Amino acid sequence: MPYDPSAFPPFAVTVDLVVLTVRGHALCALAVRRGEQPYQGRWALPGGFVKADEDLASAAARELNEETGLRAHESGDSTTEAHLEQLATYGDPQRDPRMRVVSVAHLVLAPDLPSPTPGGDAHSVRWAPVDTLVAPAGGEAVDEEQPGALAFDHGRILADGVERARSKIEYSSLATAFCPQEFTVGELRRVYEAVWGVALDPRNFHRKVTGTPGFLVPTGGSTTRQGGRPAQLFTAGGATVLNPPMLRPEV
Amino acid sequence: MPYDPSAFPPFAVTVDLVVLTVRGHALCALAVRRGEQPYQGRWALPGGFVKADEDLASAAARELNEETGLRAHESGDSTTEAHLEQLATYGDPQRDPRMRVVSVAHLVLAPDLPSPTPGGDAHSVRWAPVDTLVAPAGGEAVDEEQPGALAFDHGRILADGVERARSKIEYSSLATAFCPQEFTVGELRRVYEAVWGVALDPRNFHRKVTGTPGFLVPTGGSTTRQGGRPAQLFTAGGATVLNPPMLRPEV
DNA sequence: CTGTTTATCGTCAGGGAGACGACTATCATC
DNA sequence: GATGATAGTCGTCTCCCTGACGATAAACAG
Repeated sequence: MPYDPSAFPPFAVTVDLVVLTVRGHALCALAVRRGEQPYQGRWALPGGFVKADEDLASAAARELNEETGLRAHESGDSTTEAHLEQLATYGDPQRDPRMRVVSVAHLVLAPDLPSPTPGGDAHSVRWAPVDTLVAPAGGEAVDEEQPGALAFDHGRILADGVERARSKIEYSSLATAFCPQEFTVGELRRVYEAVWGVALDPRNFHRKVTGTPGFLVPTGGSTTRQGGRPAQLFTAGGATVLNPPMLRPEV
Repeated sequence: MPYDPSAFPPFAVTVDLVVLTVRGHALCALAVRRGEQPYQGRWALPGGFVKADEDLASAAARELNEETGLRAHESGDSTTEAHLEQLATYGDPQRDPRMRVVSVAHLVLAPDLPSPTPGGDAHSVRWAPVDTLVAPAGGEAVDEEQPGALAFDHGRILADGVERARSKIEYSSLATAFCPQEFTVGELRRVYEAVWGVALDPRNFHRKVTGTPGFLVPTGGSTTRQGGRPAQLFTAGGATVLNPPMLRPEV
């Protein structure tokens, strides 16, 4: 059967990015200010159209690089690297009032960037603590008229991305994606604390991560950048799955 | 800015279904035989185009119902119910030789159906053990010329769906989606054994599932349909997450 | 009645995690 | 230089979960 364009309805396909990092003691997400209708002036997730001959992951990596200068890797290089994975796809017929848009959301976990505002334009791009972006509670229905809320269904997408990150650092070594190339056990612990929003016992955490084979590889160096006694420096080991997992404290 | 159709490339959007069930002692997937080019005569996953005004989950549920008569529920009714969730989205520019198609794959977990061949046409729809459908090994590159292999990138999609199911029954009560409405502990154990491909200790399994609050609710009835001593009947409890999880044996 | 099958209850040892004490090494300040 | 603050690291103790496995119970087939 030859290609019949009338046989299927045309869709626009976009990628949206949930870019997370840990700044200070808070989990933060990248938000861009919309310059046009609809939702003009509102904050939204970065993203854009997938090009005609472009893979989904490539489109996500391209958009990420355009917004932040970060290079993403699913499995590969490591220059200013960030972890990228597909999150989920959102295709409600009403999610964009202009036309039928299906958006393939991706999740990016990045270390804290030196520049407070990546991309240069402080008025249109910022890191915001996720608590201030995600709808207060309730889940399903996001109040679209709430001024602080994200445009479109981006509040839900962000919430899904945050939940993915929270659960994934339980059973994988992905938390290291939030850390610089070399980091200390304490810095890694502060990542867990920021993402989960809990306090962890430093001693038990230390025992757990140093006792898990393949999780951390000591570099031999040490640092005092966090104050106090010098801490050993580590890089991420090859292990990707944590078995048994890191247990998230109840409530 | 007004709607400008020329501003974005048009895509076809489809849903593909990984429908899993446990038959006998094997994990099986639903496969349909392709009646047209490309890949004519080859087995493929069921699926189809998303309609112009249709949600992604609705499209998946519609296709499922058309192929099997099953009703899917993400959170709702329960007549011949099956679990449905979004799996991942596949958008390689070359994945369909005819045109640019982005496919949103969904995962369906269904109890064993009374009819060996749902839909009626034994020549075009069948349950097949997943071992016979998934590419032998190697992961990345599926040999597209292997006659038994699934069409398009469906081998990879199926592998991803199976892996999702295998990991998800660890930490959720989703294994009950493979069971009839009332089931015994032994039947539930055989689900785990089929999905994981391992043998589990009946005594420890019994202790684990009956000791997890909210996992199982006894109905009061019992059955001998598996032979041996009568077994207590249960229905799925409200609990969705298993904490601590069911541990999958190593190797 | 005996063997077979499946279900269910119990016991025991080992490992991991939470709670928490103790010690170490640096810096800031007096 | 002594003192306190901060942060890292090592140990210990107990509890709970799990795996291994013995024992009993209730059906059916011969």
